[in-house]
Amino acid sequence: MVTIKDIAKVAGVSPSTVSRVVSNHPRISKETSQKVKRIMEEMGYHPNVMAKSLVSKTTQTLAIVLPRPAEELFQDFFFGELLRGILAQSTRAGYDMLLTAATSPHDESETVSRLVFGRRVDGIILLSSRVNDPLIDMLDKHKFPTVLIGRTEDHPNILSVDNNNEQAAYDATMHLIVQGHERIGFVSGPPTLTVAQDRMQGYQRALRETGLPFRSEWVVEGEFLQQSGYRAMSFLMGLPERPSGLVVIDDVVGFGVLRGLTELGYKVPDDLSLVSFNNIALSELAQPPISSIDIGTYQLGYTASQILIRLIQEENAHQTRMIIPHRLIVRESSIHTVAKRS
Amino acid sequence: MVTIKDIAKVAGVSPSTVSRVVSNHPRISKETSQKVKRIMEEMGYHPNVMAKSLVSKTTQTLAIVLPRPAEELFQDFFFGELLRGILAQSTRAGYDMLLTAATSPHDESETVSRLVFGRRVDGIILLSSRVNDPLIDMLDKHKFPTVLIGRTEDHPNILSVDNNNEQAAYDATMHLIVQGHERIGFVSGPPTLTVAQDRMQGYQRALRETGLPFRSEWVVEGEFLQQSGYRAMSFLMGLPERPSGLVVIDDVVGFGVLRGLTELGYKVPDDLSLVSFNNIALSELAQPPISSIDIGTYQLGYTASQILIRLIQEENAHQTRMIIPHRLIVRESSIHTVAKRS
DNA sequence: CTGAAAGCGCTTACAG
DNA sequence: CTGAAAGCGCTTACAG
Repeated sequence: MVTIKDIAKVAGVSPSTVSRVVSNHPRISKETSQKVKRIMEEMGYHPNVMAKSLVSKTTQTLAIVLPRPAEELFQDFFFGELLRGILAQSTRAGYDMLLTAATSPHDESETVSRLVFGRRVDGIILLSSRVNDPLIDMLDKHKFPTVLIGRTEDHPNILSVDNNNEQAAYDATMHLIVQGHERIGFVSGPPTLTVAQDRMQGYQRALRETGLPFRSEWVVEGEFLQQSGYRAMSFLMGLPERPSGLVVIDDVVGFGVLRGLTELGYKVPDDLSLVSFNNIALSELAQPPISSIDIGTYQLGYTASQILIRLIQEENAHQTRMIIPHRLIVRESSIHTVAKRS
Repeated sequence: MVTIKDIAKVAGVSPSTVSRVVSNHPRISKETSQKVKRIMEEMGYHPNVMAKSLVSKTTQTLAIVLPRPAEELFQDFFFGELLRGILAQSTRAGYDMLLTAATSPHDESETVSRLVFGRRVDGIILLSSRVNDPLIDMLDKHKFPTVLIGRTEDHPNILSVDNNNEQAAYDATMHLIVQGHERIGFVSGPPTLTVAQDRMQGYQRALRETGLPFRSEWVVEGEFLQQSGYRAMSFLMGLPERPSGLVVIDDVVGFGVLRGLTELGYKVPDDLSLVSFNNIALSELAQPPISSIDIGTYQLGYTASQILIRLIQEENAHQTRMIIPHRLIVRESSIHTVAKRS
C-alpha cells in the first residue's frame, strides 16, 4: 500500500503538501503539484478512504434501506428502475451506495443504528413508508439526513419524494369513465400503506365527482402480488352485479387479474377494462398490453438521491416534499381497438 | 458523538480497556466488562466504523459491480432475486454491500480502483462476464478477493459461481425433442457472452445426439430484450421451413417471442412450443405460461457471497468454481394440455 | 487483568 | 507556497 508519506519522501516534500495536492488546494505551486501528481501516478497512489473519512467526518456514502420483508419489494419489478435512478445521481455526485436489508424489525433498527451512529454513512434513503415507523422516528429525532420515497404525515421535517397518488388514481379512474364505464372497481394493496390509501381516495373522488356509485364489494384489498389479482377476480366476477372497469394498484397485480379473467373465460377489454399502476417494462407485453400509470420510477430514485445529497452538503432543505409527475399510458387493456370495434 | 475515551473517563478505566470490552477480549474481568457495557448502553456508544477499519485494515464491506450498461441488467428481472441472495448471506456474515454502477468503461476501472486500492471494500462480486474483461485482469493481477457470477476461461484462479449452462440448454432442447419436435430453433442473446455460447453448445449437442438437423437459419442472435424475441419471430416464421419448437435464451426474450407469435396469428404451444431460461416470477403469468429453466438465481447470489467471504477470512479457496444446479419447470408453452389434446 | 504509548493514513489550523 | 505538529477514534503489542 503506497501512502501519502511514501509519495512525500520520493517527491521531497512534506505529507501535508501531498495531501494538499490531492485535494487541489489552491495555494500550491504549479511545479510542486505537477511533480507530486506525476509521482502519485508512477507509484500508483490511491487515497485511503477510511483515513480520509475519519478526519473529515464524512463518508461520501448513502445507505438504501430496503423494507423489512425484502421479498415483497424485490417482487416489485420497478425496484430495479428505482435503484437505477438512485445510482445514476449518487454516482454523479460522487457518493457510494450501501444496500441494507434487515431481516427482523429489531434487526432493522440495529443495523440502521450501526450505520448512523457508527458514522458509516452520511445519509439514508428509505424505501418503505409504513405508518408509525419507529425507524423514521429515530432518524428524525437525531436529525439524521434522511429521504423517504413515499409519504409520511407524522414527520413534516423528513424529506420525501412521492407521486401525487390521489391524483394518479383519479386520472386512471376518469380514463375508464371517459371510456363509458359506469361500474368501476378497485383492486388495492395492503390498506396500511399510504400509497394504497392515497389511490383509494383518488378513485373515490372520481366516482363522486361524476356521480357514479361506489360499492364496497367492488373494492378488494390484498398484496402487491399477482396472486392477489388472481384471487380478486374469482370474487369480483362472482358478484351478481359486476364492474365493467377496474383500477388495479400495481402492474404485477394486473398480471394476476388478467390471468384470473382469462381462466374464467372473460376477455379484456371487452368484458372488463383495466388500468393499473407503475408501468413496469412487461406491462406492454401482457396479453392484451396493460394500460398503466407511469409514476416516473427512475426520476423518483434520482430525485431522492439528489435532494438528500443537497441536504447533506448545504445543511438546509429547500423543500421537504417533492412530487414526481405521473402520466397515463393507454394500451389495449382499457380501450377497444378500432378493428375490434367495427 | 460519544467515543471510547468518553466511556473510559466515566468508567474510570483506560481507553484500551474499553476497546477490549467492545471486542470481547478474553482477559477482561467480568466486573469491568459489565460496568463498561452498562455505561456504553447508558451513553449510547457506537463504535466508529471508519476508525476501526483504519487500524484493522478490513472494512467488512463487499462491492457489487454492476455491468456497464446497467440498463440491460436491470431489465433482467432476475437481478432482484440475485441481489436478495447476495444480501441474505452477506448480512448474515456481518458484511455490508456497496453497490456500484459505472457509466463508461474508463469510469468502471476508475471506480473499482478507488474501491480496491482505497481499501474501501474487502472483496468484489462481479455480475458481468465479458470475454477479456480488463477489470478481471486487474483484480486477478492484484490478487484482490473477487468472485464472478458467471464463467471465465482466462482466469482459473478467480472464484466463480455459475450454472452448467451447456447442460441446461441440452435439457431444454431434449424436453422439446421428447415432446416429438424434430425442427428446433434457438433464439439466443449477444454471442460474445459466455452464457450464450454455453447454451448454444448444449442446444447443438442435443440435436447431434438425437440425429436431428441443425440449421443456422433457425438460430437468431440478439439482446436480452423482449424486442429481440419479437423480431426473431418475424424472421423465423417467414422461413419456408419453420421450426416447431424453440429454445429461448431468457424469459423476457420469451415474452417478446410470445407477443410476436400472437401478432402473427400463431398459437403456443400448438403452432410452436417454447422453453426459455431463468424462470422469472412472471413466466408463469404469460399467456400461455412459459416453460423455463430455473437457474437457482437466489442460490447463485447466496453462494457467490458465501465463497467470497470464506476466501477473505480464510485466505485460501477450497474450490474456485461452483456450479448451481438448474431444473426445468414445465408449463403450458411446451406441452399440450390433456384437455386441448382431446 | 489493565494501562501507556505508538500507530493506522489522512487533514488542517498555525506558523513562517 | 510549504512544513511540523496535533488529532480524527480506534487497536494492539509491550510491560507490569
